[in-house]
Amino acid sequence: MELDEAKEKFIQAWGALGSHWGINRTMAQVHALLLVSPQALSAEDVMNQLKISRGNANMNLRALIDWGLVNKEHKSGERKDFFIAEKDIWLVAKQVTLERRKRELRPVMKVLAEVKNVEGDSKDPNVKAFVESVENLEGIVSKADKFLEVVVESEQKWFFNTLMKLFVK
Amino acid sequence: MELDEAKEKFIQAWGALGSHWGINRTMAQVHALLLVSPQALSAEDVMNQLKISRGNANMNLRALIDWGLVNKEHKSGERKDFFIAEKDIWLVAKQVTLERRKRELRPVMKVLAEVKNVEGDSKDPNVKAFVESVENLEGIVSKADKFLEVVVESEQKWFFNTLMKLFVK
DNA sequence: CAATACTTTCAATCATTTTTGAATCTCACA
DNA sequence: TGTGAGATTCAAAAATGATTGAAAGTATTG
Repeated sequence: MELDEAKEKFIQAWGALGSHWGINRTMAQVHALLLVSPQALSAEDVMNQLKISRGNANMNLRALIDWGLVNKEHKSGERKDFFIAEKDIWLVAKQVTLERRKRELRPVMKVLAEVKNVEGDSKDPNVKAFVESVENLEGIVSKADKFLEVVVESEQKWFFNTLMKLFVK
Repeated sequence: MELDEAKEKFIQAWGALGSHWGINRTMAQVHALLLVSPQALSAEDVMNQLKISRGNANMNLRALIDWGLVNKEHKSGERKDFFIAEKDIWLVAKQVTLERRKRELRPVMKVLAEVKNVEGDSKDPNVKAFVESVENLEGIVSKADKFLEVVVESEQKWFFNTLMKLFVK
């Protein structure tokens, strides 16, 4: 397989995975492109290689910077901004985890806590089923949150190595 | 808070979470509704309570059954089908994990393996960066996959308890 | 400070995904 | 085997989300 073909395939695959995980496809593709580029790319490079508009490139590059997955680089003598992806994939995983926890898990936990204070007869099977379900969910969501907190705050390699030793033959 | 208001909020929140995770909003809402209902509901109940069309209700109920999160129930003397959600939230987590692994992780692993066989001078920094990135990703994706496999195949409670003891003070 | 090079914004457009609902099918029962 | 309650399908419509590109903004240079 040619390098370009391989890159193309890889970018497509990463884009598809991203879109299943709430990251928009183009953002994941831009990330993939930067990931496999040894040197920093300009916005123009990204536009050309992915055939997307200037505005789109800009938006997604900024989103990636926002997620902490990509950094701007200033090349002296150049006016353009250049962009380079964080190549340490553990760090990438960490950043993504951190962001999603903040953006998705937290709001749900808030609602669960709120909603548990429902009025009414606790003998009423409707109320009972409701409160029970909510409490169960609260349990698992907060455990997931704590778990992710640990993943994020520990040294990634140590953490995963430990985990893998424990669970993967 | 009134029960109905609480239910409504809960359903909305669960729907939003779902949509961030590649499960469509209505499917997540249907699931939420069944989750907090003590008895099985008919398709009609779901339609009415969520204000969705017959076709939509049908589609999403079937998708939920497909994911193993909801079961059909036959009430004797009734022609209608009734639907009830799996209430054990660990089982739900397990089923979701299983599905996503199958649907998303696997295809990516396949592409990664394929794409690694790129032709060309391994001294070429482009080829080098590419292969390195792909190998890194392969590493983490396959570890994630194995990790999830373990989660799925172990007794959930044991697994999480162990994990929690290890990592959560 | 004017010209230039580049970046950012955002309303309009385009693409994709969901939803609807009427038509069709199915199957238990008379 | 005919009827009808309910389930399913699917093409069209609606909603949502992504993309464009031209205009406005900002910084750098001579």
